[in-house]
Amino acid sequence: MNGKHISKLGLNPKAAALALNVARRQEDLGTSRRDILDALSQVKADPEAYLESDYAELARELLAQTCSQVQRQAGSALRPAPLPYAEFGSALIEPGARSQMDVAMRLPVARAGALMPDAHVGYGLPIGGVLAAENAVIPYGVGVDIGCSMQLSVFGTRPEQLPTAEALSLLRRHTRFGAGVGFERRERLDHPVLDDPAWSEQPLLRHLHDKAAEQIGTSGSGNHFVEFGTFTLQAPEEGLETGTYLALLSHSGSRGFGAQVAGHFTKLAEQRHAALDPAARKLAWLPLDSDEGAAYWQAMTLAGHYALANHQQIHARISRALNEAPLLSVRNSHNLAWKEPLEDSELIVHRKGATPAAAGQLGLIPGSMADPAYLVRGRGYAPALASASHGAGRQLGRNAARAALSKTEVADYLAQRGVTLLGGGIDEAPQAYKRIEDVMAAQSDLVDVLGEFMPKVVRMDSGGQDI
DNA sequence: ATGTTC
Repeated sequence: MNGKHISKLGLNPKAAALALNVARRQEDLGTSRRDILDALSQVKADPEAYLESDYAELARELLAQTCSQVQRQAGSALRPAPLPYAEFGSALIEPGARSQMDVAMRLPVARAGALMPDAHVGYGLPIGGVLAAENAVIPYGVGVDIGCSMQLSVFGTRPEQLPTAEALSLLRRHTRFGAGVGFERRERLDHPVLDDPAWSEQPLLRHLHDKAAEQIGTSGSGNHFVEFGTFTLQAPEEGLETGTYLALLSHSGSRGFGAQVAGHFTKLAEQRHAALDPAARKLAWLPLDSDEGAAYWQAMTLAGHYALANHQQIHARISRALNEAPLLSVRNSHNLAWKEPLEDSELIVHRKGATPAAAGQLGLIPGSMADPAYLVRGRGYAPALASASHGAGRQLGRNAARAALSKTEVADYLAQRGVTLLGGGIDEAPQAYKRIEDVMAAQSDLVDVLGEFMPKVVRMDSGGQDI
């Protein structure tokens, strides 16, 4: 009797090992191979009937496995109806995003949620979705670009002191864009985040360290940008006088590193939740007190720090080239999960395309390549789980935008607003986004607007179609 | 979002 005979029974490794043990014992006692295999099949079919037999050990294990499977299945069952949640700017929110949020609020681990006015359909949790879960972290509740974030630097110079040609040249020389793109070896800058001990604590992170070192200080494709613009304060704020300033605004994330972390743990979560309702497959979670959940949390946290370091380098390069230190620097992550005290316990608050907006917290909400971005201060509005939108939100999908908009229309829009664009596809056209003014009006309980940034010279990835 | 998805 050997493993080959046993493997035909279709047992998992632990049960198969027990089956092999008992089979060998029976063989030694003179039972025929055929009788042993018949007995094993019957034990598998009805373990309860064999709890007092020679096959008891295997029967107990099979029974335990069945129970934990049933338990897992029960633990994965969706609630019959979604928990209630608030949405802001209902007229701006497409039904698909609401349906996705409804599914998220049916998860057994869900405790609270909210939908921001820039909401649109994404994988799993909608973009603009906020979800508080108990002892569970959902990789697709954070999203693919873990730690995607904004940073603003306000300089003491007046905007007209930087001519457009010079701004373009600075962006060309000191920023890099696109999938797979890193800095040339001799141009790379070091950063303490690359020495974080976490890199050596998981094989996946060890493997991704070199890529992260190559790509730090760069921006990706899609909606990532670095832009010079005019920052206006109507009243003194954060140590700055009323007035108009030259400023730099960036939108970037954790690049290939974060994307690979997201992919790895999303797959793992889906495998752990084979019994999950297909409607919620992309919302598969990892228990925070499991090894996998803890590993995701560590990797996610590192990707969040890395993304902020990324912005820091973008701004440091430009700041150095301008020979000017910023008067004010503000940044925030908008794709991440946080541990926050809520409903008398600590919950895992996922913000996927949502700006943290605790009372007093500063944040940045961009409109589009040719619309204003806003410096905001959170109001800690509880029904919104102390969050706000992370931008205007798409009103046209990428394909719809490419089909509906012409290069001329986009060029006209930019010309009217005096915006110069380097790179940027039709799918990122201002007309593909909701009106940021409408989105801001829908979240006046969530944030106060402190200042307005108007883009002037914008760099994005070229994508397939340059305007 | 990412360099091409076991």
